[in-house]
Amino acid sequence: MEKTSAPRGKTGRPLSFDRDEALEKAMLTFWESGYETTSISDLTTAMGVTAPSIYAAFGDKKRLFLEALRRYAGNPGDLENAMELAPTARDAVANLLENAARLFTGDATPRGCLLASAAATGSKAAADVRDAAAKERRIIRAIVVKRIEVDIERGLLPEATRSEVLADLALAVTQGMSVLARDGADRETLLEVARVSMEGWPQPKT
Amino acid sequence: MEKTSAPRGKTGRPLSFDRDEALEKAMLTFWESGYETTSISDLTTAMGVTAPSIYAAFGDKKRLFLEALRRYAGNPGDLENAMELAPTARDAVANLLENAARLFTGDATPRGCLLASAAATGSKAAADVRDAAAKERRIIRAIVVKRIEVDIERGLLPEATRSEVLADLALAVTQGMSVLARDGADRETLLEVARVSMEGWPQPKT
DNA sequence: TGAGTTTCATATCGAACGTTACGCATTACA
DNA sequence: TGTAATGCGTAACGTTCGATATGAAACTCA
Repeated sequence: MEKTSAPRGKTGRPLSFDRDEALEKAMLTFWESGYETTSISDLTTAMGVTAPSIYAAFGDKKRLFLEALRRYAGNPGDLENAMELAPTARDAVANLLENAARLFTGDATPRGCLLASAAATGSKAAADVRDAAAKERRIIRAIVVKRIEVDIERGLLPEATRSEVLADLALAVTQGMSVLARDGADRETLLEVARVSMEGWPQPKT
Repeated sequence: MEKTSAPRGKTGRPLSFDRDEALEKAMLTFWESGYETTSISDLTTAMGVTAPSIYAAFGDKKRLFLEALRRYAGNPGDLENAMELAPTARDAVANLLENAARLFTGDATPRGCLLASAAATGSKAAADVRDAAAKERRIIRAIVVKRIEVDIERGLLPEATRSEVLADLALAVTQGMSVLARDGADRETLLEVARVSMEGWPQPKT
């Protein structure tokens, strides 16, 4: 169709689509419609790629979703770094919730959270996919717990601070905001919910 | 098969299954596996009823789910009454969250919340089912908002109390607890999350 | 006991599902 | 320019989906 003069370093016919762009479209489709409830036909339409090409490039539907899931979740190290840079754990979690509120109400993306909705439930055949999503949530939780405990060690939070409870609260509010967003709540609403949800945090030692 | 001497007041062969029991089983199955991701085959197994009998008794899969949804959600008036009976809106919401925490971690039922998970996402063909679940959530939200405003009118909460924000927070925490429960969080964890989530409420005027 | 009514179990319907075989098109390299 | 390698589009695979046609079985009532 069109010629690319750049050498690709391998023989054979070149890919006619951008793998990364196609994965992005797949991610958005799963985000919108869920894992099991998105058909291969939906994906070929959204990605602009025929079924055999999807299978050649990504393996099968499950592996495509897992790759999209990793793309959505991002690198845990990045989240860890961002939270460490915040002056306090409280700021770090506030930022996390605020970013979630904005992400869930973005104009260019589906509403809500892929991690929360795409595999919220499903058949037994997709149990491993739900486990993968749960694992991502567990990773985020562990990072939050760790960040809170850093502040406890630094003396910025009381020794008695329940780091796991606060982390679970943050996770619950995040996943709950996803439902609100899907139900049509606007960005300001979510931001207020995020703010109010943190008032149970112990007052910082001033 | 077996004879029932009790007159049924109508002619024809009697139902060989208890419609209410079958609906209960269907509800539990949808609760566990979601609307679109539960097959008719799954339902026939769980309900102990063949497909034609399901269709005769409930219409089709969609109407069966909607009936199961109503069964799960219960009568809004009951919730309204229960919340009115609580001494304060804060107590009413605390009870709501506590009941949710217990419901989502019951031994005899699937984990999490049917309202949160069964139609969290899905295909375009099931949009009306998602709307029905959203409508139930909206009903609960309206009841909570109303209860909070009663306390404001009674002078038990400050005039400036953001009733909608507090209601959205309660909804978000509830739906978020559903995810935590599905991820394996135990009852105590959810109860603590529920408790901490309410510390942002304005102090009652003593 | 026979007519009328309703539900039963069996067997299947067409459509959509995830997936792939196959042959042609397009590239790199000798 | 010929050969090997890779991706493409078409067309179809077997399975499962939601939903039903069909005739026997089980009931009420006259």
